[in-house]
Amino acid sequence: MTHEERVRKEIIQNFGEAYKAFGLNKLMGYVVALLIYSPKPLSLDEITRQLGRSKGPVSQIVRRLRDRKLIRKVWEPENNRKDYYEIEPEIFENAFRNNLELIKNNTRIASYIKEKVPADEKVLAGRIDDMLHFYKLMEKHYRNFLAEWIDERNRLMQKTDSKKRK
Amino acid sequence: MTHEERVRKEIIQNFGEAYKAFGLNKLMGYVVALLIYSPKPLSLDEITRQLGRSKGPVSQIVRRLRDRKLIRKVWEPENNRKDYYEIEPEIFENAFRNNLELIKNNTRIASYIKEKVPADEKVLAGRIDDMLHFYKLMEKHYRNFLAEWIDERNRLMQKTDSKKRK
DNA sequence: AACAACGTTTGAAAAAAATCAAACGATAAA
DNA sequence: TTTATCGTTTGATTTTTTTCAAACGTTGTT
Repeated sequence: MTHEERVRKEIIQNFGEAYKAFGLNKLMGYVVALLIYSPKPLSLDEITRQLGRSKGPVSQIVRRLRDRKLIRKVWEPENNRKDYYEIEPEIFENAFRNNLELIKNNTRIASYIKEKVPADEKVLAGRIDDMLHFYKLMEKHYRNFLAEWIDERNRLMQKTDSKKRK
Repeated sequence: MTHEERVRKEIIQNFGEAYKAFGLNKLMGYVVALLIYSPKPLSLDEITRQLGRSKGPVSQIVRRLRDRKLIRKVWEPENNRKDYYEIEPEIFENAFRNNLELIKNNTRIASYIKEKVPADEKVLAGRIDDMLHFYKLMEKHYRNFLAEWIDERNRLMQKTDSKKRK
């Protein structure tokens, strides 16, 4: 194995662990890493081959990744029997948005408790108020971040475009 | 079962699912919900009894929750044989800090790839730059959020304190 | 010193999740 | 129309995670 290949394998491994740490399937991380690495779209077969897995799980994982908008299907005119996949350009933003949904759920839980809990339960009521405050503020900052990111991304893209025009 | 009990059970369930959605053990969510609910600290026995689990797993989960600073041990003078636990006052902030560590890891991975990847791999290099930008900006906003939250918390606490002084 | 009440550790059992291989259905190619 | 090539679904199998019951060690109590 060349040095390059070893690094590549290690990175794929890292993505797997990172995805697992977020409570997702390792294989999801592998596929994502593979597609980030690949300059051109990959077919399902190539993914299964490169990861040494069988088609079943890869097919399912690919669907979940598409649902989460982390990868996308692309048309390859030369072979329209096969499905080709590439990384979604906004993969990180989209992953973040998925996470935001979890946070919203926390806010929902807090709201729900707040309305259900008798007001004389001072301790509990205080804790829930805390929780609600916290996650609402968190959502606010999440949105701030997204807005600023989109700004920055646009700036970066303009730079890239002007380079291309040269 | 009274209405109150049913709500309580449902909330505990919700916490379990929420924790699972974040890739953690359901039982962690149950214990956390239980302690949020309880105005006074609970012993290990009470936790196991209320959740209908045996001591082994509860003991382990409690340790993990302490490691993550989501709950803490407290001294109950009346019975110093048993360990008593209560919710960590800054549980949400601490949970968030734990999450921040995962984000930092993403940044680390991106930095690592960036330094390892040959500069002529334009596509890959571009994606990694993106990733690095993204997570660095994200860390910045995470810190913003924490700072603002601590501010707000202090303000809220002052209000509570002045009430108490009356 | 012996006992009792704890929390923790451990090996086995149960449950859940991931994985595979094969069958299947759909669609393009022959 | 038949055949070949896909991706998906499915049931069985393997692996991993969770859970339990019992053994263990520690520390306070008698």
